[in-house]
Amino acid sequence: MISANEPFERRHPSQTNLDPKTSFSYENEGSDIRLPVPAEFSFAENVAHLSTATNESLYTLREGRIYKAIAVGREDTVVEIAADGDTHLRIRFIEEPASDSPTLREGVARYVHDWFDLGTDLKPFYEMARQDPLLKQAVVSFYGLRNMGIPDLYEAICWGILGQQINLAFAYTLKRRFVEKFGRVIERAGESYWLFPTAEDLASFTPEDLSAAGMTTVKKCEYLVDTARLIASGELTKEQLLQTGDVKQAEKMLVKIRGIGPWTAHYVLMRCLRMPDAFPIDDVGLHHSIRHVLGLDTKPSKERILELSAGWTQWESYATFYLWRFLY
DNA sequence: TTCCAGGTTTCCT
DNA sequence: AGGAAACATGGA
Repeated sequence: MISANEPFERRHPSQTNLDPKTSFSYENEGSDIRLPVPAEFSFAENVAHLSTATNESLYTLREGRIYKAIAVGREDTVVEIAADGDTHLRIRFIEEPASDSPTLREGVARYVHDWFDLGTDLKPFYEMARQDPLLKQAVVSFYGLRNMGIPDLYEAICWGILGQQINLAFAYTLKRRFVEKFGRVIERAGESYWLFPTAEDLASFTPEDLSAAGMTTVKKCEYLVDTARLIASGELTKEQLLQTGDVKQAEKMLVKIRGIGPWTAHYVLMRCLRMPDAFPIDDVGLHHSIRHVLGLDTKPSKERILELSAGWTQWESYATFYLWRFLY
């Protein structure tokens, strides 16, 4: 009993260079997991962000709590995530009996830690943003919001590719089709919870298979299959991207892949690799946000955005994420 | 019907 | 390296 409640502490060895924010710990309480959150954290703000997704297939919100299927290795589970006071998240396993596998429990804790970006200290960002004309309102309105990410590399790239040059509502429709055709479903208490398909799952399909399943263009289907094969074969990994050392080198690596341009590369580096200076500057949503905040008649030029973002050094991804929140 | 949407590739100088 | 055209489709 004492050992089961002992706080757990370990570090990611491969991320020490790029990611100084690597402290990670959790504790078991009964069959639940308690995950500490930083001071600059609001569960309600993050749920509010999640609730802006229309037709989302990978999580469910009910009464202010989050329900989601999570895969750890070959083990699948479904969890409920709720606030536990102001200092912790509480993760409950939606299954009987609750998991007693230490590997699964740690994997789930790590996933949630990564998903909510709990390792980042937002104090310096808020300090900078308070003086910034574009951000000062956003950081008050959305205080405690984290860059809710996409921990799985294949999922992040797919979402980038699916979302290219189409409206978000349609992008969510495509994602749902993709998930429900190629992903796995877990049933719990009469509800269905979907897991995003793995790169391995997709590597054996052809672009025509995807096209027949209702994905838009054969071109995008080619990109989705090609990327699945690259990741499944180990030719593209998160570790490789992190080891490039900086966002420019990682962007170069990603842009070599057909279907990934500068926007998708930065989107993936921001949402999945958590590079703080990833910056999808060509993003139409970002342009709309800036126009809205400054009350402009037209979208700002790239030069203007570079001027406005000059003070965001090493916080470009958080600045973008906060500005996106104005769109909903 | 037209215009736009959380772009990328290809083909040009 | 930098620019224009083709791509391709649901929503407003």
